[in-house]
Amino acid sequence: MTRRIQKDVPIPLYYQLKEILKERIKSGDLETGELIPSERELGEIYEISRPTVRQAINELVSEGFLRKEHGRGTYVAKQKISQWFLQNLTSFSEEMAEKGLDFSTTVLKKEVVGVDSTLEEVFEGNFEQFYRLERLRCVNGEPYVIVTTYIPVKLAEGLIDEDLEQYSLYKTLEKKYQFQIGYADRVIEASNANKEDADLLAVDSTSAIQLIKTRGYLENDEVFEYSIARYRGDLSNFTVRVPYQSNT
Amino acid sequence: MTRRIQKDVPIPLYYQLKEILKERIKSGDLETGELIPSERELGEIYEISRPTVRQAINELVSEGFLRKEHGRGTYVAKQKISQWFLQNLTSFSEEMAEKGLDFSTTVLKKEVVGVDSTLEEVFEGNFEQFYRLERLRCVNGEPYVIVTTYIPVKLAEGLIDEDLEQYSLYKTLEKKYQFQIGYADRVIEASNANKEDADLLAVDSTSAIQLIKTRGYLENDEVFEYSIARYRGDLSNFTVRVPYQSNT
DNA sequence: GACGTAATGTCGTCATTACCAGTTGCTATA
DNA sequence: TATAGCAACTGGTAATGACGACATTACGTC
Repeated sequence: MTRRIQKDVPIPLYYQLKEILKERIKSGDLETGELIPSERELGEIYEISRPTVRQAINELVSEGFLRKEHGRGTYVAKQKISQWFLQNLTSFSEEMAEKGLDFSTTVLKKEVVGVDSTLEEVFEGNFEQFYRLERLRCVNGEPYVIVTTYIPVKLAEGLIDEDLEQYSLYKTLEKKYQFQIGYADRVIEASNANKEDADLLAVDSTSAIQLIKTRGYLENDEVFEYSIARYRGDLSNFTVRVPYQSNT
Repeated sequence: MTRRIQKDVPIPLYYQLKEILKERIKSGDLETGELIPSERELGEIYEISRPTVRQAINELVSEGFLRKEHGRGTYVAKQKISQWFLQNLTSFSEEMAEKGLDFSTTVLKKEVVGVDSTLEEVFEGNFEQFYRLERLRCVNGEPYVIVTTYIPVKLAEGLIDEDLEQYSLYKTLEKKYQFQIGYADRVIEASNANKEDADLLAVDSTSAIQLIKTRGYLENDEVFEYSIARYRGDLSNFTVRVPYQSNT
């Protein structure tokens, strides 16, 4: 019954254990709040050493699957509430596909623009010309979000000719342009819609809009993207889990 | 010059190294983007073993201070942009104090209420009565956010008599009521103000409001708090850093 | 000069061993 | 009976040793 850990494949042992434990949690074999076997026991069961077990467990703890209590043991943590892209930087398409929702993307505008003061600041004056994409995304047929994206022409020459209605922007940058995407900083604001956005989103012109400004960074900390997304306030909500940091 | 690691104090070696490295980063001794000494070198310098160095470094990486590149070395990561409470669950007072801003809290209402369907769902039907606190918080004299907080009476008998204008709610729960606060789940929404809130926040009645609903959990995963905060959309913004997770 | 290769340095993985530090429950003692 | 204290768990910290995988550089060959 217990899946074995294979030592003759090039997959790290701690990683195999992680996957096994995640599987056991998802399948309900290990229930929420339940005490899991001790580190030493897991080592015996799967025939690996304790440090290896600890690496697997520590990562699962930091990912929110487990919770440790010194002297008592390790428990299966309460399942995270469905996490929006505030926790994981995945593309819109993946997010929606995972939720099993119908979605579509319409490219409203594709153009090349010069710098302005915002772009100057965001890209630290490194680039002169930018692709500016404006896209409307719908979920289940309803307008959901408008995204304006700026990407330096120098970094992705020809991007403007790609089919961005069928293929995800991030996936395209990763696969076709060999971008090594690292992380993103997001600023979240609430504001009122302007007239054009209100029309496109099919809401009243006084409606609240969830603004999310994203700076996308490569693995080497270089900014490669700046985008401004306007979500319908009445359709969107974002969740985030925050650890408590008591300062002594 | 280099601070030594003390082996005769009950502070873990890896933790001492973490503090030293953080200090060196903050002081500018180690600059952004700079390659830091290799794990083996650090081990020699501070006379500790490589696994200990690795523990310190790995935690700093997960906290965003460092960035590792396999085969190349470890770099000082670009400094995080000022992080709002979306990353660290600190209290409002601490957040503001750290920014050096003047702030004040006014308790608008203190009462005991029974369950309703929302509280039933949030607290899983575990409690009958709740303290309901309504507080207005101002920054630099300007209204900034209104917070409605629900806490089960059973968990903090007498809380209603505490001075919550001078002392932080979280700090009070921690120190006086021995709460072991674990983490929080936050849901972020944009909406329009209602009349009372608009008046209190001194904004137009059509203005956008940043809604943040928080469920506070103890270390053992029990919900101890539910709050709804309404921030002025024009004054508040929240930032969050998101790692990229490419799925193969 | 261009290219492949080897050397060397980096982080990544893993095992083994040892001891420390909280928690819990049993037991011997008062 | 009540309780202090002693195991016997748990996870936490630390050292040592070994090898693998990846990146860079220098060098030798073509």
